[in-house]
Amino acid sequence: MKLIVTEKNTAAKKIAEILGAGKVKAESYYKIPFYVFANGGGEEFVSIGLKGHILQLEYPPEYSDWRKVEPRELIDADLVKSPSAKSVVNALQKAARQASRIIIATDYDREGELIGLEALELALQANPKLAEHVKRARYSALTAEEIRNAFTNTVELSVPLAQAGEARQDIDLIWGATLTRYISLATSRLGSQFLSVGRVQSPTLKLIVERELERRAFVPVPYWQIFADLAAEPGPFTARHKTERFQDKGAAETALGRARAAETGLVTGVKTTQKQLPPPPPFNTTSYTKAATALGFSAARAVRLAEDLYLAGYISYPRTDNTVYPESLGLKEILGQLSHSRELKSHADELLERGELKPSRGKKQTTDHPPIYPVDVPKVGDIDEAQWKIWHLVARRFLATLGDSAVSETGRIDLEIGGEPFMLSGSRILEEGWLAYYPYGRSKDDEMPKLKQGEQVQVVKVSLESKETQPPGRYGQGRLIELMEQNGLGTKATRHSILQTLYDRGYIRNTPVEPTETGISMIRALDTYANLITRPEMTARLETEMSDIAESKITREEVVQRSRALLHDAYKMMENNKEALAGEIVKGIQEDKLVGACPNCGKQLRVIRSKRTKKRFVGCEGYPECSTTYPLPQRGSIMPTYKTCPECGSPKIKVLNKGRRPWELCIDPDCPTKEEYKLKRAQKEGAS
DNA sequence: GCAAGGTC
Repeated sequence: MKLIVTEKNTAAKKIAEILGAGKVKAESYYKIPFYVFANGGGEEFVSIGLKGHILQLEYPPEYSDWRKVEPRELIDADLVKSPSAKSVVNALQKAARQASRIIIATDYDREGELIGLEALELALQANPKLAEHVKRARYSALTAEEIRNAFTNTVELSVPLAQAGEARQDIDLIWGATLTRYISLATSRLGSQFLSVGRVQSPTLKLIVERELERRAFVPVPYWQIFADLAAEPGPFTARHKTERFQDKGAAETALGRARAAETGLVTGVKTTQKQLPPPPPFNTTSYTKAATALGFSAARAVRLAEDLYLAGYISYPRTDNTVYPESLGLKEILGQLSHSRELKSHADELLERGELKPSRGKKQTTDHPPIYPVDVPKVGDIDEAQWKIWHLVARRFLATLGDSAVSETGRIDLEIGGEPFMLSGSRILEEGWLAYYPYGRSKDDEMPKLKQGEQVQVVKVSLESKETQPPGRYGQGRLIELMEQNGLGTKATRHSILQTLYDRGYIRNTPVEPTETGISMIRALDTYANLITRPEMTARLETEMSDIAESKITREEVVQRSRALLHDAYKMMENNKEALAGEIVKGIQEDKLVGACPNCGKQLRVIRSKRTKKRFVGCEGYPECSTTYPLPQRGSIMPTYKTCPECGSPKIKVLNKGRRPWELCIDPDCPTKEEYKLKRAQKEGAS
């Protein structure tokens, strides 16, 4: 029997269907499915899917007590790999014992090579005779053509490529564990409150912190704008003074006076230009997530919804970097599927009638998986409303990538009013092209007045508006994921979970994303004493080194050893400045505990944990002079809102519980706003 | 109770 090992179940199943020409028997070991089939020549095959990585890198048990081990020891300690998905390992080894050959068919990327090597080592443990009969099949799409090709032209597993992945694993754990423990111990944040540090999470946090500091440093500058309401066909319209921002109020008022003195304006120029809007590139994970968050979904929800649709068979694999459809992908077949959709049939049919399809191409062409495309049309009732929205987004994006360029017309009219220059502009779509399939984010046409050069228009009103320049906005989750990609941070499969980690650690909150004081002080401290870990360059450098390992220019051990030396330097630096470093972070943590002013004495109220009862409550900093205290909910994380309750004057807080809506309340339990809640609770208790 | 990377 020949054993085929894939990275995931869906791939194992699909490969069996393609190579087994439909005659496939599904079985399982320890609830792990595998597929038995024979090829044309009567050879027996088994294909089995892993669940991604099945081994976990960790420190040996003697390092597990944080208090008893100096973090420095972690830098040079041995690392061990242990099975993380036991039933998969058992199923794989059971199948391997019966096999005479093994074909590694994990994903066609670096992690895929490593997952393949891990699986191979486990298989050889169970059946050493397989060592002479190992092949690697590389495919970048689960299409019949590509799969048949990959299995007739198998190659060797690239051990150096897999070792590049191992170097990444080593470096991530060594740096992450050493710094996480060092910072947590130095600030006495142990147990569930620990403070984490990592090659990806820390530079990502820094992006968020830097934006917040820019906002704080921003000084708004006043400016003035002049608008003129004019009467013309087809309706009244508004022109703006050509000086977009008057920095000087006096100058603005002079221009205003001159324009107000005029009863009519003169059209001095009319210009229109046409612009081609090319169709958007196919969706990869990042562009999909950005588009889905623009519809109002959080990044985590967007990823989850795509995963649901993929597992239900409605869209293709959602974790991909690729933005170019592979040749083997049957675009017409996909359109044929879409013509079963009531809403999309007319669009799909229109494209199907064309002789040749010319799909758009993005900048990234990779071998991991095809871009995201619709696979099947869900029936009403099969999926919920959110999934429905996401499916349509994916399906419409697919149609858009096959559409023609849209053509827009941009118009500009110049006017003179009382000797002052005014202008207005607008644009409209002349030819819809792909926009007919993909209406998301489309701006409305601005209707331009029908005016000719030399024409006079009636001035109805001229007004002055005073405004202020605005600080740069906070990042939304979709934007952050895009920024991470641009900075080379994380991967398509991990970026959203990195953000989740930052939320879980209390480094960031809300959306758009803002850092907490703990997050800000953490970055300040790391930037000062261990700045390598806060910089995207660490990842960039690792990427080059991984390429060198893959090309056998350098060994995995050399790269890891060099990285250890750098970490020793950083460690010394931290150790020499331990008090300042810890002080900085503790200051931030303390600031996050402040919830607002005490209504009795005006000093700060803060969250305190009772040493005796271990319960938390709000107490006044003026204690013992002021003994104001309030009880707190014991579950969820407490966030200040910097608002006070209009009824009782006590500060309002927000309580965040997993899976629940944030709960905003004032901290005074006797506040009149609580009456209704108390009544309800009393009724509930009375009833039960 | 450490990271980041897979996948469910």
